[in-house]
Amino acid sequence: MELAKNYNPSEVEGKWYQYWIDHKLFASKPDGRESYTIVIPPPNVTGVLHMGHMLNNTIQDILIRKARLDGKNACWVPGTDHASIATEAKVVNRLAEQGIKKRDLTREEFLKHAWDWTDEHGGIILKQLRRLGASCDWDRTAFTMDEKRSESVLKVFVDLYKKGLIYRGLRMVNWDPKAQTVLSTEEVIYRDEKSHLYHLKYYVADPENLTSVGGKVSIEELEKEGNVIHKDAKGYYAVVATTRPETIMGDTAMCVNPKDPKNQWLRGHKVIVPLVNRVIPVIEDRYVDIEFGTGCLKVTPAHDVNDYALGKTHNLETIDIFNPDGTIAEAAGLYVGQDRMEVRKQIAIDLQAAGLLEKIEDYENKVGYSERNQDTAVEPRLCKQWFLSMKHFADIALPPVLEGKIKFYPTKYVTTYRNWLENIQDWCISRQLWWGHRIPAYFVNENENQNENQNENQNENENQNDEEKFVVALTPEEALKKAQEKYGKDITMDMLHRDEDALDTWFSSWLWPISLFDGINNPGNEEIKYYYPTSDLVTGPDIIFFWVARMIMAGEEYLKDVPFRNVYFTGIVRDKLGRKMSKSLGNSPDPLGLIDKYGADGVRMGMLLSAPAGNDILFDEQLCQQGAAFCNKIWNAFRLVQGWEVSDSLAQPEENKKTIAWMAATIKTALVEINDLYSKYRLNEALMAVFKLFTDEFSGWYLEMIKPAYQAPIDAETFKATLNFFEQLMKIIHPFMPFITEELYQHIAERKEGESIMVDPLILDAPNEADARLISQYEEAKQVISGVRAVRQSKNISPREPLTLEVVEAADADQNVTKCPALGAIIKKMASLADILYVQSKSDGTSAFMLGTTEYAVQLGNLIDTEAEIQKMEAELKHLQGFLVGVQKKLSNERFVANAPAQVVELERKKQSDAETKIAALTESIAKLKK
RNA sequence: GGGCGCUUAGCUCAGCUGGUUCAGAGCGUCUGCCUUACAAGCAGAGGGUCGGCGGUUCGAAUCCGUCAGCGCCCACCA
Repeated sequence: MELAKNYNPSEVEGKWYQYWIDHKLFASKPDGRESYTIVIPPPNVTGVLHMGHMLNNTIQDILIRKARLDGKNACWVPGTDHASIATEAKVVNRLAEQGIKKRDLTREEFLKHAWDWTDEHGGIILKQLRRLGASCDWDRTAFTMDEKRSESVLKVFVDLYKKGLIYRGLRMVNWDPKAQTVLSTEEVIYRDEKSHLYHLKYYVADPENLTSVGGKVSIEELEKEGNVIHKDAKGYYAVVATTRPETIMGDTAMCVNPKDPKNQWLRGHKVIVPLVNRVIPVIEDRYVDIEFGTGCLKVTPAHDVNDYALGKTHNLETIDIFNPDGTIAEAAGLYVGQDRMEVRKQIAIDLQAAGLLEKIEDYENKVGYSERNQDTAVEPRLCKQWFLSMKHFADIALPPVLEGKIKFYPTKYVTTYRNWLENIQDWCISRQLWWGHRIPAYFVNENENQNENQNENQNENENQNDEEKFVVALTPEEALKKAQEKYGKDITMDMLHRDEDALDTWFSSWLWPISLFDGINNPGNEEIKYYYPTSDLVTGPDIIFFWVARMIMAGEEYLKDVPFRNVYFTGIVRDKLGRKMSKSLGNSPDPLGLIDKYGADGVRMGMLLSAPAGNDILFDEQLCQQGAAFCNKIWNAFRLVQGWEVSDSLAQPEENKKTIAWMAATIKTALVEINDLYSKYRLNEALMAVFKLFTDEFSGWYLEMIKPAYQAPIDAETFKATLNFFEQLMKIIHPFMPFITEELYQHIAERKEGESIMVDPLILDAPNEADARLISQYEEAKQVISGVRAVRQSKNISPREPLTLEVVEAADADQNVTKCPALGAIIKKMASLADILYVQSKSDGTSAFMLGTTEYAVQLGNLIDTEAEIQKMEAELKHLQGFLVGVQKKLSNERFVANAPAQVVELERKKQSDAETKIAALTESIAKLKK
């Protein structure tokens, strides 16, 4: 069959993917083989493929395909994540476009829209992965909110509540005013932001008493003792520096450090909140930093974590001045209904006008944003939520990683992991969202009129229901039973109301390696026993806390074993200038467009070439081009072999026999190296080794060595061996480039329907000493060939012009490669030599080069430029002499000879004698040329 | 403010517990070839005082200290 001159991926890729699917070659069932399992980091169900996914899934596919070729039962389980907050936000936005507000819908109506959206967009990303060649067991495709996974989540919630590890508590939490839900501490990302430090005047409410404190009689006396007292026409005042002037309506105290000499005069007094005109006490706490600003701190217990703690210690009133959407609440009294960020600007103006603003300084501070919604600042907010207490989980999740039961690649993340676990905070697991797993908790409402929806009254509810009554149960029936046991027989179903909130997305993701094999609902089943622990996890370091750590926790809690053995952390995909890929920069290529352009194999290679293990990858489209070029190279190498006329009657030449032995040794040796690189997850280096094996050793040397003369046939033995090598090489390349390798595998021999390279293991013997000798012999031969070629190049002699090579006989002349008949023939062929002569001293008109201590001279007749030859040799001589001096200096150093290992000293001696030999030869040659 | 990591050819990176002929790879660059598999190719060449300084050692890209620059993570100083 005639093959096209160039490889065309589009004609090949779809065909083989369908073939693999049709023959269920990705499917895995438990059997007697060793299992190799990867669970996919589930992408957002409504997401689309981006470059990060491309990298991540390419790596997973390589590992899975490699395991298959190693004869393991490889299982890659795909699925998607419901991505609670992200998906809900998308649905809310879409509804908003249609003029529908979420609050106008019932929970059921909203969920209907969300499911519609999911059905419409869900799984697109998984379809896209197929283009990449991802060999997932698609029959196992799961969704974090499908029936089995949901059931698992609820069971775990009930179980952990029963164990006392889940509790409900009133805490200062992070509130996202846009999504209107709480977030976990991990979901808040802090950014440096240029802002302002507003210096506000808090007038002393009782100025007449100032001098009475501590028996001091005058302001002067106070100042003498170090007090810094501010006064203007309106009276005495303290200065408070704040970045958030809009929160003054919630101030319930001012705080100074009792040790602060500047502010002694304020102790025991009261001050007036500017604009608000509320009188608040001055409290004292060592927490306040004397050096910061004026040392006076405004205390707003409802809106700052530290202030909340102060409020608790000092029994302060808490005034919540924000509505859930970030607008100012009734309780503030001022600016009601306006957005807090607007108020910040306005209040500065108003304070200024009222003479209450001393100054505004530029200031840089950290502001927290929602990880999912990076344009809205997160607010600290006091509310009642569900928490998972983490101490226990940290205790069980730390040892496996520290003890190496789970290995991280790169290892540096072990430190990150440990630091986090050692300073862990409880995990806020409830979210004020509908899209997600609804919390299986039931509140007992004794008065019917309690509202169903979360709304602005929530704050009041929270403050009231300190003694809320609830039970946790899988079903309403169970809940009723529990409620009756706990709160009395007269409780009825009507009085039970299920918690409106949903669980954090990660509360389902952390079960993923277990729930995929139904290990929660159906403990000890065949699949969980076979596939768990999974082998490798491939993910980004950004979710080490969100996901990796928590999976380890869940694994240890529910299966008393790790969820995976190795974690490979990929880097972030950046553009070639090192910038993060983003829509706004427009530097993120469309993955499918790339595949159209370069083929999946080309793109996979391009991704990997730029991805040193553990580093960020600087993606350059040009590398995909390189990948595509490699495919073309493979394709054409096959075209060459396939086009040969094979002769059964032709005897196999000795040199082919030897070259075949060398190629076999080379492949075996390379495979050892490649396997080693795989085991260290240095996949880009493995690919590079594969690339060089095929391009240099096989195509550049082997094929050229055995290639028959133009239109001459090849002997059957050599042909067969070559096809065999080709097949081996296809298997070695296959994990990286699945499509082209399958295509050629099918061409190499007649295959039965359903046969595939994917499942045809490659197992080779380890290379032995004879292999190593063969390889070094060929290395030497290659150097001779290259040496001759270099001479040609420098003299502008055509590659085909036959030349004669002289080998200057040295002491070990018998060992010279050219004397081996087979290698001699190969060198002649590859270097286009007419003859190889052995001489005692080289003849006139030659250009020489040295390999080791042997001198090779190419006869050039009158093409020789004696002057240039002399110059070249003298340069080398000078270099050698310098080198010799260095070695001699080393050897004459007694301490070196005495202290260095014998081996090393021996080596130096060899260097010395070799250098001396070479110098002698060169000197002689130069002398001869000069004559 | 703590912690971790990085700095080696024009670019991206290897170089393990210090010593295998003055440091390697891929890409890029330069030169020569449309050689009958591939110009998406072949052959050849050039290119680095291993961030600076100091130390340990017979010997340092490799170990220690220090300085500088870059990056990441964590942390409630308003």
